[in-house]
Amino acid sequence: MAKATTKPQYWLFKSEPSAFSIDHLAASKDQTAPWDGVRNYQARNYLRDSVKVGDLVFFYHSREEPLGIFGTMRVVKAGYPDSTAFDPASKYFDPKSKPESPTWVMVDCQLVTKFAAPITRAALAEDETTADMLVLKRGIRLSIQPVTESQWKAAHRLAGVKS
DNA sequence: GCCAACGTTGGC
DNA sequence: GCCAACGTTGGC
Repeated sequence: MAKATTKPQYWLFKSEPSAFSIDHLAASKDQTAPWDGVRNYQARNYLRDSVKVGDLVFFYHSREEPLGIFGTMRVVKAGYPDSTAFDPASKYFDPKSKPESPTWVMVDCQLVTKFAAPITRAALAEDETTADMLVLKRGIRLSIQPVTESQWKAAHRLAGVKS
């Protein structure tokens, strides 16, 4: 395994908390879990090509109030085949994806911090820097999004947490 | 729960 | 290769 030599990149991963929340991650063994079920090609390409071990990730809850960033994770395993695509019992089953030529990719993430209070969508929208985040843009459904360093730091200021 | 916006599928 | 129809996402 190559050691990460470049500085970490920043990301935001979206999840519906009823499916997988930050508390699910916190309750996982070693507070680590695969980020599976991504079924969008652009998001898949990020997971496959760009998300590296050591990268830092905001955990965003979508669909259910309160909407916002609930904490941070670190990538501990880079892209590898998403096994849920091979499992007919999984809701993420995709018969087009074969083990010998996987279509879908997942990474493993470990919880770093669960914020005392989430950084709400409303708070992100009010800050000059975080207002530009992709997650706030109308119609952007991408579940794996790049975040800039300045957005990462500004969001932490909103959370009252050191980045 | 609604529905606009989006991504994918499939007929042609 | 176009594009209408469809299913899904996700804020509201």
